[in-house]
Amino acid sequence: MKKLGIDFYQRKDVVEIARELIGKMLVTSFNGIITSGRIAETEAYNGVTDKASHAYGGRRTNRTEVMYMPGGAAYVYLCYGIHHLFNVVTNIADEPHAVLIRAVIIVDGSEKILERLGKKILKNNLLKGPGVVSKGLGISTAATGTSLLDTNIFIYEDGFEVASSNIIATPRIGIDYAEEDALLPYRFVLNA
DNA sequence: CGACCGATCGTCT
DNA sequence: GACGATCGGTCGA
Repeated sequence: MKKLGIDFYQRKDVVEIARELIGKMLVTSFNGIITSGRIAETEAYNGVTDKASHAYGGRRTNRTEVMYMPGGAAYVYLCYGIHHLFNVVTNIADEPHAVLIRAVIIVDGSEKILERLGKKILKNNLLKGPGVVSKGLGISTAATGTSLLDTNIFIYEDGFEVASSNIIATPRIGIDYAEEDALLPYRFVLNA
């Protein structure tokens, strides 16, 4: 087990990072309660030139400020007034790249995850959908800006190998407003 | 099944 | 004052 370090997050190619995050382990540890899952779906948001990104055109607001931090921070924001979406900030400071985690396969703490979701049985042992991933792992907007090099939220690799043929690239979800950028194959799905 | 719709509120204009 | 990087329930076939 090897926690991903600053050298992983601060690279320039956010699309490559999004692809490499498939198969890695995402862990949260709040109040001694550990939950984790293997990342099964990601989306890359490619900085100021990406019309789908909150930081498109260099937009800089209170909400998006975290995206301009050095790679290795968590960017969590509220969507539709209900859902807390968890992103990994990448690249160096002032290059606002991020990877949205859209699905994980539950590994540790399934009982706690079910409790957070208010459910008894979880289909496919999968947290599918970015809002549900955050809810199940206990991540909220309060965690935005948290360092992934710390112990509350982090990502590690455990030697689980994913053949590149088992990673499918597709356009991103829910970003029709992004015009031509809506078609970019920046979404990666683990072939189950 | 798939299509549709309502919930709900912080953020930006 | 409008609108989401969504979700889950309901309705009809």
